Amino acid sequence: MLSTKYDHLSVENDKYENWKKKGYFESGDLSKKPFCIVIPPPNVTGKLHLGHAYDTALQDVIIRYKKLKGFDCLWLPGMDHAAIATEAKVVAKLKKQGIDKYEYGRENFLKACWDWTHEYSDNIRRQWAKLGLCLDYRKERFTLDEGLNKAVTKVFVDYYNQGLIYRGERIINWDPEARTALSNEEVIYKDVKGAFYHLKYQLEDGSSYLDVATTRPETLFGDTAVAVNPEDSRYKDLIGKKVILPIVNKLIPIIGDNHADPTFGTGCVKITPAHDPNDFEVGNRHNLERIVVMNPDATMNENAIGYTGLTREECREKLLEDLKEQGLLLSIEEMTHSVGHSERTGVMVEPYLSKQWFVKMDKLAKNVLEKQKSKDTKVNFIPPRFEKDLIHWMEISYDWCISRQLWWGHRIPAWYKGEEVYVGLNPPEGEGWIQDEDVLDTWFSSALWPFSTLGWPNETPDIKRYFPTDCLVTAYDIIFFWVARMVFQSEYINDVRPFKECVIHGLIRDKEGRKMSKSLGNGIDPMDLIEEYGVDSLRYYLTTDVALGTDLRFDIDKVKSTWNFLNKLWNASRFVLMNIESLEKLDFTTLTDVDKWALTKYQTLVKSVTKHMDKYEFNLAGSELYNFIWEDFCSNYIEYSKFNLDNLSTKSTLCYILTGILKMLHPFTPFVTDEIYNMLPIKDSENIMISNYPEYNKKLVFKDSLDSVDHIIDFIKTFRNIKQENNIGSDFLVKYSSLDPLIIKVLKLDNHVTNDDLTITKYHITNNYYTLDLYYEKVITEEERLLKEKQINTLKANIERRTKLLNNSGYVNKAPKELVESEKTKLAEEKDLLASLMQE
RNA sequence: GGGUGAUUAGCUCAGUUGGUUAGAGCAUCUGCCUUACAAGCAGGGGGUCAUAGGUUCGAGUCCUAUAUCGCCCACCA
Repeated sequence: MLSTKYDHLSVENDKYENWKKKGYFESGDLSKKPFCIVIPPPNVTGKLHLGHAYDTALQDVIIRYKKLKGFDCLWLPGMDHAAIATEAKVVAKLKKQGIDKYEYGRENFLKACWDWTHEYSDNIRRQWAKLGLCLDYRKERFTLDEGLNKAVTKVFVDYYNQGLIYRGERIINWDPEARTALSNEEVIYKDVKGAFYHLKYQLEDGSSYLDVATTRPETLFGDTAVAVNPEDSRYKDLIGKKVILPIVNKLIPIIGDNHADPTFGTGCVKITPAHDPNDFEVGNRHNLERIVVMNPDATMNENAIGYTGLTREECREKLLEDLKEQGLLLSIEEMTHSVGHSERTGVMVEPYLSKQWFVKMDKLAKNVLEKQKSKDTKVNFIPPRFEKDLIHWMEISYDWCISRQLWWGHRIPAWYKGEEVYVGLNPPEGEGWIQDEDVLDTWFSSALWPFSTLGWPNETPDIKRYFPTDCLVTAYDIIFFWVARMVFQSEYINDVRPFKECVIHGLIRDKEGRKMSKSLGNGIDPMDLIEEYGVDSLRYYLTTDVALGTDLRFDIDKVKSTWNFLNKLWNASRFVLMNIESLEKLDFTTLTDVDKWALTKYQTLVKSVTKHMDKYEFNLAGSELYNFIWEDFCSNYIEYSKFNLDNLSTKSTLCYILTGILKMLHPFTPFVTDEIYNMLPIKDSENIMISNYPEYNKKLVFKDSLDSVDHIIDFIKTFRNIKQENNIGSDFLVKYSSLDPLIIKVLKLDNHVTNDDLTITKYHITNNYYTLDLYYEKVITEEERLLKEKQINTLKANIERRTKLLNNSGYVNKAPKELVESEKTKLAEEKDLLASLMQE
């Protein structure tokens, strides 16, 4: 016999291993329609957090639902080498051991990265198992495995040959900590306190000076001009003259360029082409020299004469002192401005001139915009509003800097000999070629994920069968990073979208709405929650709490209440199982009205839940299941079935509905539903995972019974309400002429029946279908009198409102007939009730 | 500056194409150990759906403004 409490630990024990062993996770049944999701590969940098649990739980719900719906599902697992993120972790780890990355050497370092990867990927797989994910492990991939490396290299070489990848000297975002270039997406802008330093740039002839304001005085060593707006009357005449660059004491020209905004600051801008993207453009227009003044670690280089070797911060400090001393620092204006920081290392990025590889985005982006115009070629976002993010990114797309000065990653397949460049799948013939030291942005390989994992560039059976994939699930914050790139890569390379649908969910925040982060210390380990409340509770809560696309404020109380729900399911199942032990087959020949009522409600539920599941409306599916199970099934049907437990059809109904409920809940709560399903006397398969999703069955819909039992329930509720409101205990008498036997049984009226006409306090209880007189000895208190008055007033107001509504010809003519009819019925009921209340 | 989302009960959120008197969980109040479940049962209280207009027989839902909060993008010499 089942224990009286739901014990998630024992329920979840061993099930995952069993599913896996039985091969339930495996794809490849060619008799079914294929359905494929590739997992967003987690970084091998650490353990999975609540966001991963959310993201993967959603996918598992989809996959399990599709499996039950008869699809051949491939959910492809894998992980991301996460170039910069992992490298940073390994560097830090080695540093702790007193090892310097550069001294350690490339080969040793890569070995350390692989060791790290193996350790962390094992850990991630254990967590996937805890979460109960139906991953087809036979297909697992890693973004840095041999096959994916081949795919990456091929794309790079093809793009190079087609002119879509080029190498050039540009201003890029430089991370001085990791000493690598970054893409724009890897830069996070934060407001920081800073200052406008007004510097005195003396005119060559000493006649006057320009007040040049800058937030970055330390870059002045790289200044090669001062720009003013050509329309700016204040400075117009100075264009072409020269100023003396402070400290450096060299002459630089005053140029006219629209980049200088006359309304901003003093209207004079120092131009540092090697350390600012705008200045770089200005420099191009005016043919200015580009002087790099920093080393890769953001210390000042030999061009910063007198300051060489200082960090940029130290340099600024010393420089300002020196400027002040020479009277060249006019003023300091405090302000906050937004400064780019590295997403990974957190340090300020340095706009830095260097030679990098870029993907030319123009053509690729246009291709996507074109494909998004048609329903059959576009990626359909759910919710649809997120399509705008994709479109926007494509419209503003700038060339993508893909080279990284790291070791952990796909090495760029380019070789150099002097000025010669060779790009190819294999190293070039001949002596003296040196391969590019750099690796590719990690997103370059993950952009190929939906097809590289299926075997591309080979025409594998998996590619043919599962690509394009059906659905991709991820959070909105990575649309730019990843979704956009998968889309343009696939649509260019394969001429087809990588996935038909893109399901976007929100981020998990703490109860106060703050992002969960290490620095705030408000993170929650999903494994702890699983231990305490069970993974089913966690999954159900995460996947049904909010509508897709909105952020989820994590609330532990809701996990607890989900546990209560599962405990309820557990006990309802206990009750059903106890009573259907002997059941051999389902028999619906002797259904009672209540059975019919339950079956009808259930059919409606199946229809509705299926609709919601198909539209990814898990929150709606979840709440409908919750309400049906708790209210209709437990509170009503089970209670009423207790009077008919010897009826075979009642047993059958209990069994039938419980089975259906389990199946519909299974995608959300796989473990507990598996446990209960196993104990059913009648099953359609050896395991719930591989059974069939409930289908709407017209033959088990009984509209008449639905209404008649609703009236019974309604009456019971009214009776209880009156009884409780009037504080009536067990000491009361009733008189009635015809009541449904069920009402008598449920309300236990048998012992209270009287045949006399009593004169004590009386309630005439009716809902227009059933009527009874309730007698009880009681003095009406003031409180109760007020209550009755309130009741009468409410009724009167309702009658007035309804009468008005029904006198409104616009309403009567235009509103649906059913609605109008029901209004009329309600009105009649209310009038009766009012009359009886007034009579007392 | 451009875009976008939110604003509904004390808290966290639902609310499908406009259609009875706006729902749930938690919290709160009252009464119950009724043999599936006290982590439960039964019943109650609590909302002028941010504000102002408009469309409509009818608006939480559609339209137009406004306010507050959030996010994304761009700019920030």
